[in-house]
Amino acid sequence: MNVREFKNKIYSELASITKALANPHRLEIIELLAQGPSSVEYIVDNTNLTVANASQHLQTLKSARLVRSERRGKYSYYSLASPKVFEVWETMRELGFSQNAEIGKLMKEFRESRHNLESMTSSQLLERMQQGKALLLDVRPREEYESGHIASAISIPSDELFEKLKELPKDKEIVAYCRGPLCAMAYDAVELLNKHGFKAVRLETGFPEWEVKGLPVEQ
Amino acid sequence: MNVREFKNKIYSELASITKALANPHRLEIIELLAQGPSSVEYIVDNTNLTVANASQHLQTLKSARLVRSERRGKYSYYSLASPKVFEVWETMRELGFSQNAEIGKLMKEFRESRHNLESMTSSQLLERMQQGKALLLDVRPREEYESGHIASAISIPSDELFEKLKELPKDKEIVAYCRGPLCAMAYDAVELLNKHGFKAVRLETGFPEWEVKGLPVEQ
DNA sequence: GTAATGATCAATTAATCTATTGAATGTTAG
DNA sequence: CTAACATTCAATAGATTAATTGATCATTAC
Repeated sequence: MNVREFKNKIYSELASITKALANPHRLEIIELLAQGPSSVEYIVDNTNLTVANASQHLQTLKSARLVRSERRGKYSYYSLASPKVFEVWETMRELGFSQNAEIGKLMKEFRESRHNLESMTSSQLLERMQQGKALLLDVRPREEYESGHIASAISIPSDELFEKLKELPKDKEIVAYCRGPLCAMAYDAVELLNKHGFKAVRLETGFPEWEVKGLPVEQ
Repeated sequence: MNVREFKNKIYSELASITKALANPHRLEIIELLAQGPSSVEYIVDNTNLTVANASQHLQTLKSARLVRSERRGKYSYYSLASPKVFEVWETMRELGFSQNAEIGKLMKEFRESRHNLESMTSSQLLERMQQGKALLLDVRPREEYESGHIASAISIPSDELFEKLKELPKDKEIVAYCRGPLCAMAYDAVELLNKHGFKAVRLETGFPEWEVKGLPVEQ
């Protein structure tokens, strides 16, 4: 095979995969699916999409082999075709964070609107957990917790947190995490907890970032 | 700031970076720039693009902050804005290799058309080099060698190799490398060397992959 | 200064992508 | 069997992207 012809074909194939990623809604879907398999309905509830539009974007991702689907009864469950898909998204996101001034500005504004700048790294958390000094709190929706969470984390979904405050200890440090750096749930949880006299901080990383690093998870 | 609004903005920004990558020619340009800074003319000579079209794609990459340019005299030299850009491309390429059957088929056909299946990994090379058993040969164009190469490699560009065969030793193993897994130059060099009685193998990895791993390089 | 060279710009057309709409399919509950 | 529900499909119009062409700009060589 001619070299030029080979290159044209291979770069086209690779670009077609990249194109499947090159849409804001599809990126958001990828990040949601990194939390675990989801039905179309669940995706619609967690994004700003109509059912038909979400389904269409899912078809696009599927034909690029970035996601797969499995029908169970009335529902189609979509999931990432491979952890590598999340890795690509993570690498891309990091590139955006480091190169794009507008993204930096948006993140800063967002953090500040949450009055909450303190956070903890994965390795700090591992250390604290070993010493039994911290309580790890998963504030994502129950479904996501159930399809995988950081080892020893307990689940109190964001929207149930207020009514369950009394179940939490005041003497232990509470570390809250959610879907990742673009997710607001842990920010809001920490804000609520601090307001009620708990000692809470946000974990810098979300579940998929933790999992892809090979750190301990449970199901 | 409203969470939905924040997400819409941030995913749009991230998608705009991804879009800048989502084109076969721009991927090829990224891979070329990973070898070192290049003028527009050099890019045109090494791809299948017209000057105006290459320049246009470079503007696209530039406004997404994936590349930068620097004018020196008549020439504009473009380079990757950060090693992270190459990392994103590498991660994406690996995803393609693992997920896309068509890419697997193309690679296999290509390797077979080169009658050359033997190759050496980076760690095997490091070991051989330490024992002084191997000669490392950079077969990329001189410019690329000069803007950075694997430590202790010598330069014989692909198109000068035939006339310089007599300068090479017959008793030592020759390890040839080029731009990376999609580049034909090392395949062709190994084929030529073997045909003339040398003991040659291809390094699996190209210069940018070696460099990004933090392995020893020279300039 | 003028020509040559390297690169960019602007305008155009064709191709592709996206959201919307409404209809169609498949599955379950009653 | 029928209604309700979850999802997909198909058609459309508007927006975006890409290659081409020819013109323009910037720098150097003569």
